[in-house]
Amino acid sequence: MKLTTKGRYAVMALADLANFNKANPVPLRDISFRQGISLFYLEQIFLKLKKHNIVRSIRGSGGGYILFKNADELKLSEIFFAVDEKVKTINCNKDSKKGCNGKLSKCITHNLWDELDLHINSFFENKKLSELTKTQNKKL
Amino acid sequence: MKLTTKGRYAVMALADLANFNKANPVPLRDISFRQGISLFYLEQIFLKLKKHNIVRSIRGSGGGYILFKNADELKLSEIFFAVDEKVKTINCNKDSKKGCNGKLSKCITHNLWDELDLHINSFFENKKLSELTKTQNKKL
DNA sequence: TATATACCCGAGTAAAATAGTCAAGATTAA
DNA sequence: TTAATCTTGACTATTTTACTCGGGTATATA
Ligand code: FES
Ligand code: FES
Repeated sequence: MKLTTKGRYAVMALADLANFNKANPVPLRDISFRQGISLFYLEQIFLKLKKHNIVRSIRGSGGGYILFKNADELKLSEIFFAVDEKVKTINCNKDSKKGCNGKLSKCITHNLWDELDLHINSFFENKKLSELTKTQNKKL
Repeated sequence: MKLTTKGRYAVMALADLANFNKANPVPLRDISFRQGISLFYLEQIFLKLKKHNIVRSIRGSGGGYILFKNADELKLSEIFFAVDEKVKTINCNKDSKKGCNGKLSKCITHNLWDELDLHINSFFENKKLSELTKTQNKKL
């Protein structure tokens, strides 16, 4: 059970963005440099973030990205959803009546994983991007 | 962020075991059949469970496995530990002062993932195997 | 208008992790 | 003895991840 780099980097990059977003758009090159993430990889990630209205882009010289919402309104769950980082603890098709491994009914552990799923997702649901930048600012 | 089959199957198999463990050892063939898990794969999993004293084995005809502890004393975290299903949300070496991506200090998101780690692990720490068999028994 | 700085987008690929298989052996009950 | 069962280490196919790359398009500014 681990996080993919896509989810991790998305949050990392957005936290960076939130910190430098005061007025001007932030180019990916800066984020890449500051966070040590490949520029090409960031491009891929930000394309998704843009499609899901997490960020807004400004093209051309002097361009870059800015947050679409305020950092204190942006939930981690939204970010994860945008980059396809999803929690998947159950094995079966949740909507179907059938269980995993082709069984006719749900398996013994189905409810457990369902509960776990809920437990984990509630973390992402309750966490805002701004909670990251605040601890960052405290240090300054 | 998903569960591996090893962790999932281990819990599934042990829940099955707990249900049929009344007096006699349960052979893997039965578990394999009931839960629809490859026998070979189960063998691999139970070897680990045995090494970590989750189950006890009885060889030979009429043999099989029995739980080492009572199901209400066996935490999911112990099971997961035994089969190497570990939660890994941070990217860096937790003990080192260095951060991920070769940075000299911990990254912006480090504390967040650490918190997440704790959040998830507390679920496994508080959940007992018996909580699975109980819901199962209710159905009967 | 030329140029440099950005974002845009689809494809491709290498490495790692996962999931599962297999063969040969050792024990023990019946 | 024989069949059932655990024991062990090695092996392999598949899938997923984590990138990389090439060739665009838009725009500020000199
Ligand atoms: S996880 Fe849903 S049936 Fe097994
Ligand atoms: S996760 Fe620990 S430094 Fe980034």
